[in-house]
Amino acid sequence: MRPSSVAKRQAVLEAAEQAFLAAHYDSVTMDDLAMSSGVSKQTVYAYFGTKEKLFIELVTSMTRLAGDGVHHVAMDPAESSDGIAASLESILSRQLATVLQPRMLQLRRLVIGEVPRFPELARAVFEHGPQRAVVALAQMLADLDARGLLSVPDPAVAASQLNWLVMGAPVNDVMFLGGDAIMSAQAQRDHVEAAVAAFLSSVQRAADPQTG
Amino acid sequence: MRPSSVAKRQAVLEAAEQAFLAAHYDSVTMDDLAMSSGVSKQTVYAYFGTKEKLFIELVTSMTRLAGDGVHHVAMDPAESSDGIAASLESILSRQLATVLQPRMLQLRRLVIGEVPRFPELARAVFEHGPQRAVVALAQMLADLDARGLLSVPDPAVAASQLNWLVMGAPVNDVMFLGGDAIMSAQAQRDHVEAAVAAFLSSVQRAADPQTG
DNA sequence: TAGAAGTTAGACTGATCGGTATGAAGAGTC
DNA sequence: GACTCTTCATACCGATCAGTCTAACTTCTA
Repeated sequence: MRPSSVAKRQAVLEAAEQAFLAAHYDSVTMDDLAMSSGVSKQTVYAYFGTKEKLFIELVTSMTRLAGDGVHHVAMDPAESSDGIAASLESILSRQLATVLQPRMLQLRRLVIGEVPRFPELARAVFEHGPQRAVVALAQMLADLDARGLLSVPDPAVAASQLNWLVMGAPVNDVMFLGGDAIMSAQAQRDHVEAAVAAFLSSVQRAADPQTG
Repeated sequence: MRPSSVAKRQAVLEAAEQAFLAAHYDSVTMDDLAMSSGVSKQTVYAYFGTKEKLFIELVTSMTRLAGDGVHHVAMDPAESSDGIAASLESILSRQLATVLQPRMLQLRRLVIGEVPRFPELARAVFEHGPQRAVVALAQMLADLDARGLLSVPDPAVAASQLNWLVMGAPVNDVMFLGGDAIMSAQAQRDHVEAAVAAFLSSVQRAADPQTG
């Protein structure tokens, strides 16, 4: 494939991203796409075949990129009990900031809205995105439990709880209210701090001696 | 308005509910609606004017009905500290069951997907639904705090946390995975129990003597 | 420089759909 | 039974849109 062709293909994907994220699948026309990407309609079809295929490729590629950002949330292995709160806050803040990127929020809204039309696509996005983040959290909590720093008998449940303590309100607000409802960076910090504090009180070793 | 007219109008709304909840705004045609409600297209237009108006009326009426169910979550005033967990579980279980009704989940998905097209409608749904439930929780928690049964310095924050501990995972799963992912009644009970337990550990009076 | 591959603009097809128009048939009221 | 309001089926209009076709133009390559 020629370099110029790669560039054109990419231009179409970028135009498609902007167009689809701004509204719905139906509201985007292939003519719009061709025009705004500076490419002929024929070329769009030459690369992507159909509108559906283009949409699926766009969403999966966006998901792949975003999922890579959430990887490796390993905790400092020398972490003391004192620093756990700070470390959790740091990790969760990063995850929250990732999820609250306008692109990611719009992608979420778009995919949710298209669940009836593209159910497998929505499942793929879910597994590569939200679910992956929770699984990573669970692994980290299991590790903290194994090292005796926290009491986390069921890491999967605890991870989901921590995740939703942090993500629930901010994400849901934007889903209904649109991009103007995105939290400021300072509000995100405060929010994560409160969430982590609440979470830690439920997994602290000393506070809950009801073993067995 | 004749009784038969009321019935026809209602039939259109019911057909519209089924059709819109099953997919998207765009995927529903006015001809479909007329046919499946056993009414002529002209009659549909006579009652609702345009497709947009019909959609808005449908969504707002569904929201009004659902919002009324979440009202009055007053707690037993004679509640002892012992029974708080059980009472919270009962209240949250009812809220979760309400939110996890297929109709409500489909409505949520539909409205979220149509945020770019009907932003004010989404805001109205949000304020009458999810937000109202959290406000009611906050009032209840403030009351428990005032009675010295819990330590809830910021009821709004705590209510949001409790709400998302309970609602986050179940609702989000269905948003991405569709109606097949709805929790069983037993799973809902277990889930609420774990969420309430985690929440209570963060608002228990005795456990946290850091006053001032 | 000739041919192949890539790309273009623009017309076109076929289908869908929101909304309107028509003109007649039911159903209630006096 | 005349009059009115409601409802009906059906055809129609205008616009939109995914996808195809054509015929020419450009850009690599040999």
